[in-house]
Amino acid sequence: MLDPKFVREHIDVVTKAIADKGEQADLGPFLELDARRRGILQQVESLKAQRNTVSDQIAQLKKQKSPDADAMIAEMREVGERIKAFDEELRAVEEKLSDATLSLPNIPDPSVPVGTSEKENVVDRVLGEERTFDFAPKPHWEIGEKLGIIDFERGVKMSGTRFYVLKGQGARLQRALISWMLDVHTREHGYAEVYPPYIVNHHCLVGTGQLPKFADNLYHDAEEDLWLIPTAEVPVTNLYRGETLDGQQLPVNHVAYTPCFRREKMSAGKDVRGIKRGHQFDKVELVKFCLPEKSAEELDKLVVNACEIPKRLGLRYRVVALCTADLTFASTKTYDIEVWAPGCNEWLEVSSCSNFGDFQARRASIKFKRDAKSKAEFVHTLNGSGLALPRTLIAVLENCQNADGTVSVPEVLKPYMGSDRIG
RNA sequence: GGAGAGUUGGCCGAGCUGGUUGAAGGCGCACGACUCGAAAUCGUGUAUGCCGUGAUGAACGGCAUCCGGGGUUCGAAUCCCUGACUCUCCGCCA
Repeated sequence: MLDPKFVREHIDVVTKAIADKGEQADLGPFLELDARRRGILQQVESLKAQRNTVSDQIAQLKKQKSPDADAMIAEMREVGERIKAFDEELRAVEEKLSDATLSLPNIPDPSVPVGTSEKENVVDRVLGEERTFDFAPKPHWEIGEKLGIIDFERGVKMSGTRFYVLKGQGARLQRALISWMLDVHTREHGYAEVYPPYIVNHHCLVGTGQLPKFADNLYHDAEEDLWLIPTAEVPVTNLYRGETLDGQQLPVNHVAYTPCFRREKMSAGKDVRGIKRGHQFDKVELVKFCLPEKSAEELDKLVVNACEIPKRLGLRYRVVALCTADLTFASTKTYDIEVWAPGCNEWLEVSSCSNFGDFQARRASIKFKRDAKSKAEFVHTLNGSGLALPRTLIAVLENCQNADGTVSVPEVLKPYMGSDRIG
């Protein structure tokens, strides 16, 4: 969330940020509720101050066994009633204010291109060789079905649309990718591996920004009030919720492999073919906690670390700087990494690397101290996929396919696959 | 799932027959003294959030916080209700 003081004093900046992001948020309720809150607070606090001093006097009188306290007690009883009324009003206002505050999007970094749709995203760089084919490359759903490694029908039978089953070498290929990516990030890039819960309480989702606004897109167990994670970003960022980290230890870098669960309400009817968009998918996620002045630099490192994966898989990939309209609610700046899929003939987003500034750290209260004496400050948080599995799988299948319908295993995955080809 | 015990400041740990207890004592930490330096010792200090004044630095005043929420009371860390978590025993299980 944004610093309420900052919002109060920079209404124009926040208004522009909301407009540039194309968000629906309205500053009006926030400003009004904020003013009301402070008004009530002043009244109720002065009453409480009065009650505190008089109660002390009553205590003194009681000690001296003086019976004159009755009038004071009666008076304070009335003050108590007024305090109660104010407190109730205050609670109602604060509840609404909290909602209003949590619904304000983060402010884009000045370096982010202003735009009104994804068409205004800027391709920063295109890397890797494009594979040439002497036959017409097939889309992954054809390759997968023919090889018997992707079973759409049975997935739907068990769980409905947007579910599928990976079988045999298909399941193995996904597992190989996971293991290999974790090894690259832990051994070579210095990220510490984490195995987090896949089901979390609502505080976690408020912390990273999915709640309260995007509840529609999440799976929720109402009985226990627990939520299936839509990304490892949620549990991994919340590892340190409510904690103060040692500034000397920053940056803290984590990598986690988890499944992700999304209802995809917001993308209904989109990408219905193949395994590009499902309700359940796997992902290897990178998460960083760093000093505020280092987060721009850390974002660049994050992108480089994630790019190492398509690079070593021999894929054609590009880095796209998102414009303001395409930034997510919590992000200040985002680079997408996309890989070329010659079968479905499109660039697939396999990673979204974002700098959230102190937006998530404020919501989740993640702080650090530069040293023992200094005051606690909010860390900056960042994350990006490294990478998302189904789309990476798509890219491998489509780019490494052969004319006879088999798929050659990329060099880096051979030790993990135990074979050179699928089919 | 059943029964019981517990949850106090960075940590340990008093208080829990309601009233200078933001909270004893100890440890840790910071600064100072002593020392050539260090240890030991002594002294001082050592939470966070919010509101307000100041005007955005520091300072000062107020409110809140003894797991969370509610209640009783003039007044609650202390009493009552409720939720979460931890521990022990029993049951069950990968």
